[in-house]
Amino acid sequence: MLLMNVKSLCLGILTFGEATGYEIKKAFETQFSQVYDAGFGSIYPALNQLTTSGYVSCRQEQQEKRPAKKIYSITESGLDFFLKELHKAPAKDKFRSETLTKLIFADMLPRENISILIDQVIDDYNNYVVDLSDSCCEKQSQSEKFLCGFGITVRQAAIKYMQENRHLIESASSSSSQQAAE
Amino acid sequence: MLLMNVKSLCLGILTFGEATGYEIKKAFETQFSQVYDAGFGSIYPALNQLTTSGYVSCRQEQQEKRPAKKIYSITESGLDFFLKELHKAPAKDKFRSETLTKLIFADMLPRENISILIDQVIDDYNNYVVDLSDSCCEKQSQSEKFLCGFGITVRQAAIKYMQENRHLIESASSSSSQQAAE
DNA sequence: CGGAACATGTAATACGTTACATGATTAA
DNA sequence: TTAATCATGTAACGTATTACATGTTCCG
Repeated sequence: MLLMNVKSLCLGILTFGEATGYEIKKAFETQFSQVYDAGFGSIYPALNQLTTSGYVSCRQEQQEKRPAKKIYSITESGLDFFLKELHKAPAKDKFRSETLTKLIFADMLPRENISILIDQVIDDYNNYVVDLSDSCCEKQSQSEKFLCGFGITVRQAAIKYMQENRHLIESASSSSSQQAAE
Repeated sequence: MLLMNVKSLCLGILTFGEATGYEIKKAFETQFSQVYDAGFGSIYPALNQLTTSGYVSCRQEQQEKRPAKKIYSITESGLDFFLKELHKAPAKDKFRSETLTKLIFADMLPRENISILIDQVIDDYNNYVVDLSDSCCEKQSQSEKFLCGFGITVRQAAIKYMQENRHLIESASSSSSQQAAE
């Protein structure tokens, strides 16, 4: 099992303290948003499997007019397992960009389309930087601040590069593609 | 279907000209290495499915003492499909780093371990930059150069950030974790 | 003689997404 | 009244990875 999957990360989140599936989802949306995102459809099954493996234990708390809360805690063997994962050599970093992938085929797209595409990525990145900058201040741990700063820095560099080099692909796109595109 | 999957990308590669599965694999390793990687176990089934869908056609070339080459070409309907994919709004960019993910749990790792981890990512990034810089010169199309430069710039920014900020997490890691880790 | 490159494929497995299903509470 | 938040889950599907299976040629 890799570190970067729902199960391991649920376990990791539980090292910070007990939590429900719902709360774990929120952790994915905040602390872990930069490196992972998981939906309920991944989290709940993961927690069930972790329970079966004995890596987490589950205590139920009845609530009126709501489904009972299932509060999960990491067990000793769960912590053990997680630490072993943490000591394994990490896989290489991967950057996946659909936009950049599309731009490889820039010759097949009309000029205008390319410009819109680039405008949008820049915009996305800008928004991302703004969001991170806001949340960064609230972060308590050093490692979270480090991660936050990383995300900001890298995206700012990406924005700058795109602004300075977009002409390379914006000028090159041929008009002959429009017939095929339409 | 998304743009960023084996099938669409095989189709995309075939817009550059006919190719065998083996050659497509090489295209993934070179031109597309930054944005995707696919093994034979993904490519061959993909090509079969694309053939069934009528998006590619296949011509066989007998060879002595080797399995017959299957040379694939994109069909009209395949090109049509690909262009439609190309015109869809792209998904948001994702950056996945196991190392950064691990570093969120820096408090649970011994100081030394963290330093090694950071040294290794920086090293990986440096190697990546070197490889890209070499291959960049050979690139013919503008869009490939753009992508290449992007990869270099972003990684250089990442390296710089890590060098300047690693102390944030290197100093914070507690020694109390060592007992649990061992 | 060993390893890389050429050449294709299948089967089992792992992993995650999406849609579906249910239903109360609270704030705008 | 409408959307968001709280709260859990299943089933179907899409997608990719890994290991297995086979065999030749060429270079060092």
